[in-house]
Amino acid sequence: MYALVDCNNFFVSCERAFQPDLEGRPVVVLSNNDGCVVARSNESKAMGIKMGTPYFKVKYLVDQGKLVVRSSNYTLYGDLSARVMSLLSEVAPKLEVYSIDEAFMNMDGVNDASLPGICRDLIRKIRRWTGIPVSIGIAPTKTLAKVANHFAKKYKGYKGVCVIDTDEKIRKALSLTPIDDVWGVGWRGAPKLEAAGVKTALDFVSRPAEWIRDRMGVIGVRTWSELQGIRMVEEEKNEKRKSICTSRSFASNITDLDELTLRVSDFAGKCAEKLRKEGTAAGTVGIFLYTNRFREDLDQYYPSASVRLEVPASSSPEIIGAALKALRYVYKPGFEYKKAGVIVADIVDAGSIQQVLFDFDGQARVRDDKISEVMDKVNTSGRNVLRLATQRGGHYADGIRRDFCSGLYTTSWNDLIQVR
DNA sequence: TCTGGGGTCCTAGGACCC
DNA sequence: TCTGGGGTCCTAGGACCC
Repeated sequence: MYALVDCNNFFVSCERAFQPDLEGRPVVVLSNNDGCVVARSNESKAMGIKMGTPYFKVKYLVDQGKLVVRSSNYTLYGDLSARVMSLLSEVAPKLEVYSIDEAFMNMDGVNDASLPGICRDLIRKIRRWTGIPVSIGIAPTKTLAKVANHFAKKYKGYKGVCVIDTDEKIRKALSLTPIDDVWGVGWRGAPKLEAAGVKTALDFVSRPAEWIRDRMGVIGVRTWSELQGIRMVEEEKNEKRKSICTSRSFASNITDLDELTLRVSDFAGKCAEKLRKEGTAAGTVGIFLYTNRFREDLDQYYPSASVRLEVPASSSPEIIGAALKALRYVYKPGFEYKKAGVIVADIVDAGSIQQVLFDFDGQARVRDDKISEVMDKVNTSGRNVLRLATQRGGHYADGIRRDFCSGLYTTSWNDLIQVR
């Protein structure tokens, strides 16, 4: 069986763990730049606040004292996530961390009858040790475990644990699950299915496989099987990422190439750091720019470009150099840019890089790798203490608006200023 | 005025090969 | 005038997830 553990209203729960007086009150957490709502407490959900609502549309509730708002604090959330996951790994024979707030425990080999008890104990322990409330759905496939998790969250009577383990329970659960709640059916697919008379998950599995295949391709058929208890979603292999992206919206529009150069350099530098941390190197470096799509009064431009490297690289000078080359290629003056990003792809293991036969830049590459190694040793604080001239200095703010940020509860100032 | 960030996988179509 | 059949690889875009 799979047990899907999902943290309830995770970002909100993290804020509450260190500020218990937020318990029972309507709380939302905002995205970067305090842009839009990305997490809601049950109370704020009940008020009708939708996921993704821009902050300016709920600000009046904050002003009236009816809603509490927090800027997102990803360092804190990452830290609490790691604590929760480590408690899970003590119980699960195999653990797949699926996202910051969610993990599949593969409980194959564990007696099915003992699972509910194990999970209830686990919920109590996680709550006591980390302050985070979680719900657990138990079922033979991942997609059904998702369904079970929905029920565990929705109905208090389950006390956080819902098991779907017999054909009868599967049928019952599917009949009560709207099609747009099914894992793998997105907001585009659901209306099409509903129009064809498929309102619930049970309607969905009642259609022939060919019918699903014609409309939703192989992924649809996979979901169709999973909902009937046949495992189709593969075990996650512990592979390295295939692409890495660092992107941000800007607090205000940018028109100037020099300013964009600073931002893109920072994004590219961050990508290079992530590559080195994973022990990988990228064969392609791409960038993209976005103007503000909500500003219908302004001209729109969404360019992207990528540069293929002769030899896969992870050094900051090489990755940044390639990103800036791509930036200069697509940049056009006269547009108000709202967002930019760098994507590195064609990632390979750093230890198995294919060299070129006549490598005239080989020495430069060795030098760049050494420079990066030194930068990593110095930049342990996460700030650009040692940086390329095109990157911004660590003493500048990062340009992200965070008006409602909670404290550094799990990271001390010492962590921030420590330089070895 | 103000609207997030980071991933994976599949598919269709074009370019190219013999 | 007549103009095949079978394959691979790459890419961009779409759809989905959190």
